[in-house]
Amino acid sequence: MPQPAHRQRLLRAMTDAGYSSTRSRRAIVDAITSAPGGLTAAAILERAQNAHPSLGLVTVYRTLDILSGLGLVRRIHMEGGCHTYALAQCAHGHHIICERCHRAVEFEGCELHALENSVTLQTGFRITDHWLEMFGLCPSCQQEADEVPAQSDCLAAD
Amino acid sequence: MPQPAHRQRLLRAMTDAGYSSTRSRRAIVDAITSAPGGLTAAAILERAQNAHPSLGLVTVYRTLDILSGLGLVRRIHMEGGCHTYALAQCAHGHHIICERCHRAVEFEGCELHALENSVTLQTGFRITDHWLEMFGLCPSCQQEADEVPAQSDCLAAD
DNA sequence: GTGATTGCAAATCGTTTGCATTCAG
DNA sequence: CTGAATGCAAACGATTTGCAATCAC
Repeated sequence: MPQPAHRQRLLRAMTDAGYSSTRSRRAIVDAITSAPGGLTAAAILERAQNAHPSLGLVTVYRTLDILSGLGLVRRIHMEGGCHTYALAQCAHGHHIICERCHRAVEFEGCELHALENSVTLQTGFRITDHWLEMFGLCPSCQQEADEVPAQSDCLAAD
Repeated sequence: MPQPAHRQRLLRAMTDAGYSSTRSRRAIVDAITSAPGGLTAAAILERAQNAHPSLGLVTVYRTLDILSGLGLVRRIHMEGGCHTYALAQCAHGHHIICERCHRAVEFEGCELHALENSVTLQTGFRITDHWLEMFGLCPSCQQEADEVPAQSDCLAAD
């Protein structure tokens, strides 16, 4: 399920920022906006090559740099020093990642301010930035985990 | 300033877990416990080589695996996919890292539970883990930054 | 047409592995 | 003495860079 609104938004933002709209970039934006969550650079390449077979990994990285520089995509740090890239949807977002299907969902992290105050008191640091990710099981995977993996997975909640 | 209490604690925990106390490991533990905060593997190597010149980077990594496996050292994920390793001091700790001197100080992150509840409500995920790091200026670096280093860039707006 | 963009090959960087040597108990 | 631990060299995977060919405007 592609999300035309997001696709448009990203493409628009890129051209507004002075980047030309190329076939490679369109394919990459399509791959990202049509994914349910975070993708590695390699996964983005694979998906985007459906629309543009000669696309190279290098261009994926370069486009991701642009997109995350513009705040349109967020780089999610995974165990083992590799990354996943997910659409930035809300303002002050962080991601929660499903440990089973790797879906990444954004949530508002403003509650963090209380913690920041507490940390300032505890440590005396002047806080300038933070970095938060959560891990768990998304609703569909919880069901699958509960209703013993019979085989089907008929009722994927969204 | 070495911290004999911590050094003892780590060495003891390693031997208790069945790892022998070797010269390499002692040098590495010394480097970690005498540092004011997080160090990269390369930085640990450099420091430890004072006490043990023929030490190799591989052994640093292997020892860090053991130490973080035992929960004695925490691996801190930095921008650019590399890591820093810091002494784990309190139970449920996360680190706040000084952007200037890279000192890493641990704080209690229990306040996070409120946020976890909120995220559960927002997303329906069953949360199993989280990952939080903060960045800022430590007290000493704030002073140095305020008491303007005399010469340059006097009025950097933040 | 012209500068931006691309993609290949090769370089880089942090980290891990294979294996023969050395060390701790 | 014997298995655990070490360190070198080489492998590895993600990401970046040099450069000539290609594309968007």
